[in-house]
Amino acid sequence: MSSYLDELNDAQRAAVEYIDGPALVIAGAGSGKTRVLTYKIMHLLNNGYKPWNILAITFTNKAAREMKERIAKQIGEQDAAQLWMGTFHSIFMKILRMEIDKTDYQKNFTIYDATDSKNVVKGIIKDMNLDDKIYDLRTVCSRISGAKNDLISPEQYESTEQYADDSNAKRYKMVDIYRAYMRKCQTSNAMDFDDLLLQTHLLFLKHPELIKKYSDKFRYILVDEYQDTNSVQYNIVKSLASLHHKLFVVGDDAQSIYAFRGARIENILNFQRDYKEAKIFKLEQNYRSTKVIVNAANNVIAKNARQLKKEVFSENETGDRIRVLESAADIDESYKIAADIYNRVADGDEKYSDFALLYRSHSQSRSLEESLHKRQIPYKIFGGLSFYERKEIKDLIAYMKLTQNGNDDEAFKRVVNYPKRGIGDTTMDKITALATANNLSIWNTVVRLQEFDPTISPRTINALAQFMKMVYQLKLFADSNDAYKATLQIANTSGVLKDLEADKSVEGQGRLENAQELLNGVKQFVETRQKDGNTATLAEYLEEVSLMTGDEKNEDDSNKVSLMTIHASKGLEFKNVFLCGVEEGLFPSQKSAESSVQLEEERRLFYVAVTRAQKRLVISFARMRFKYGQLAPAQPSRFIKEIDTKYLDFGAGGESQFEAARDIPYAGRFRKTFAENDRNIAARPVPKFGNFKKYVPGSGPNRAAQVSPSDLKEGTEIKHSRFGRGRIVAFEKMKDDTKLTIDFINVGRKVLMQKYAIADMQIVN
DNA sequence: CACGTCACTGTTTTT
DNA sequence: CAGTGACGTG
Repeated sequence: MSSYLDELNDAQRAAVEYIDGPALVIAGAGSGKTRVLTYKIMHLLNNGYKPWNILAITFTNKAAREMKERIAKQIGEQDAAQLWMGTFHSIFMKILRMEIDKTDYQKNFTIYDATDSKNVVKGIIKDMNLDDKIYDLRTVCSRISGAKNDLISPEQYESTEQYADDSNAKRYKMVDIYRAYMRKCQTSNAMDFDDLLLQTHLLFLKHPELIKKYSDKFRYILVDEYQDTNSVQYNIVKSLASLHHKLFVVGDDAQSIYAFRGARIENILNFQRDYKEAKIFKLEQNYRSTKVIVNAANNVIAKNARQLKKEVFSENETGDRIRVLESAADIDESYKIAADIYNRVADGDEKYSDFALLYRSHSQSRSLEESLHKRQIPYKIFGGLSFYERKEIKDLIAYMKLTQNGNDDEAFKRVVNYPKRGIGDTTMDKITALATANNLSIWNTVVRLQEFDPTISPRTINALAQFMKMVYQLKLFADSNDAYKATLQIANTSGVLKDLEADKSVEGQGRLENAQELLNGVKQFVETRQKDGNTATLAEYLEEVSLMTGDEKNEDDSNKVSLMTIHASKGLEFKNVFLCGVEEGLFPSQKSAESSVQLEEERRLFYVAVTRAQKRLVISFARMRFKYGQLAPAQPSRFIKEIDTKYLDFGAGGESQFEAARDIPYAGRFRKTFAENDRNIAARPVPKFGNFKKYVPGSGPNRAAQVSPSDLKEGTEIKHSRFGRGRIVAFEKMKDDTKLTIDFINVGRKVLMQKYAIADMQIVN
């Protein structure tokens, strides 16, 4: 009996041991999913599978790396390195490079990130003389991306719902833009993120013998976070599993939060339909969180209509109630949170690394960051403007890309005049137009520039020639040196380093430091690869870095508070979690509150957030929030109300917080008060919220009993969660609903439909 | 061609 | 408030 199986509970063990056919593991939050995946792979290896016959797809590079490390500990690094483990994007890139001669690309293709894609589209809209108000960049980009992920070619696009919608918005040229975009990427020999998936799909479509080859090779396929797969991914996985039917997918429909990116929750909901002989395993015991947290999360997710049945439970301690924290304004929120962390750590109860601050959108990080900074609390922010998105880094990487792929137009345009070489916008606009007209890359257009346009001045031609000669020489250098030497050469020869050094301002020095950090990163890359006996070329470095998302740099896991979006927190856990800015319009976001499908996704996101906490959760909202440069009033999120109040601790103010918003003092005053607070901050320690109230089953203030329609009649006094107290003055029965006219004390007379309003009302006796 | 100023406008989430 | 784009001047 192998020892690792003893470390699993019955459901986990069953999932690990079943290796006869397709299987779906529905893994509730905190139910040991990663453990199952890791042990499953070990189990496969123990049962005769060879590492190179196993394909394991994870959602992030980080997840892949961590799993690989865990497995390496058991089976040794050499065998672990043979596993095909990585994200869809990285695995497919590997396959594409191996089979490159069967595609329309060349081996040295580069990757366009989101900014590059946006710029390409922007150029096309400009080229085609289209109105950029109608052809909103974000919309156009997301349409193209959506089409690619749904396997809709430009030819098929006209018959889609999106196209109908585009036509309504007078976007008649979407198909042409889409087609032009594809062509541009092609002439640039560049693939965007979606292409890595789409081109793999097209490759298999065109070369069925490759499906055979890879489906034979991958004897066992594992896919993590299956609920977040999109159509392309789904289809490719299906092809790859077509031969052996050994497909093991793990996921949790309740945690599907990437529909905006094309993820189709149906893929997991319909798994059994796709694979009739599939076995289903449910991991329902949560090992992460207290009972209160798990039960509260269940309360919320129960509101979603579409989901697979499962009952997540915890056998951990009951735990403290969830603290609902109200603040007057967002700055107060940050202040209180920082103060609470400060005090708890000062008391010696906790470490900084035990805390995470989660938020719906990146913009919320700033005020939190400031408050932490003022208290000198160490923190790290995940995501956001990642290291690789900084200008100075993108510039250097553009040079690196250009040496590998001179046809990379976006890289070319980015650095052709940085540092200044006297090649301005006018020149580049001309060249770009010529490139488009001749269906050539910019590089190849410049080569024949005199032929295309004899009016261009010799001085400009010379400047371009100098630039391209330099790039070519850098390419030759890179071809015969390792990535570090190449990057150093690039940074020096291009003049980027000199330009950065010239700027003596504080920000300028910061940029220089960043550039040096990049160089260090490359150096590290080279050393690690060479230590393992591998080559470390610039091309190899770029492959790795182009799919990296910034926060995956080896963060020192030292004692710091973590700040991140809820999306970024998926898969992680923290002893103490603050969920910040839980307000209507922010969470759920304005947009998603409009449709029930999107609202359900927001609710799942809330579920993910709540289930990150192991011991203690604070759900925080403010009455005023800084938005678009000014303070705007805010209301607590509906999601808070979806949690049974017996799991909630409202602090001294009690549940009254959910009554109509009180008078808010004029916004300007907040800022002043806060400036004072800042001055006194060290002198005036804020008490922590106090010990959280314990939840004792069967006790506590339960939410008032649901109001039933028969309780309502003319004259009934009610309390509405949003409008406060009021009296029903008219009661009019209609076909399938009742119209209530209510005089509210604070907000005056309102007419509400009973069907919708009743959930928000209580009877006042 | 480079650089500064000014008005506008908009926010989810990411491989 | 910030990031972007348009416009005018050396």
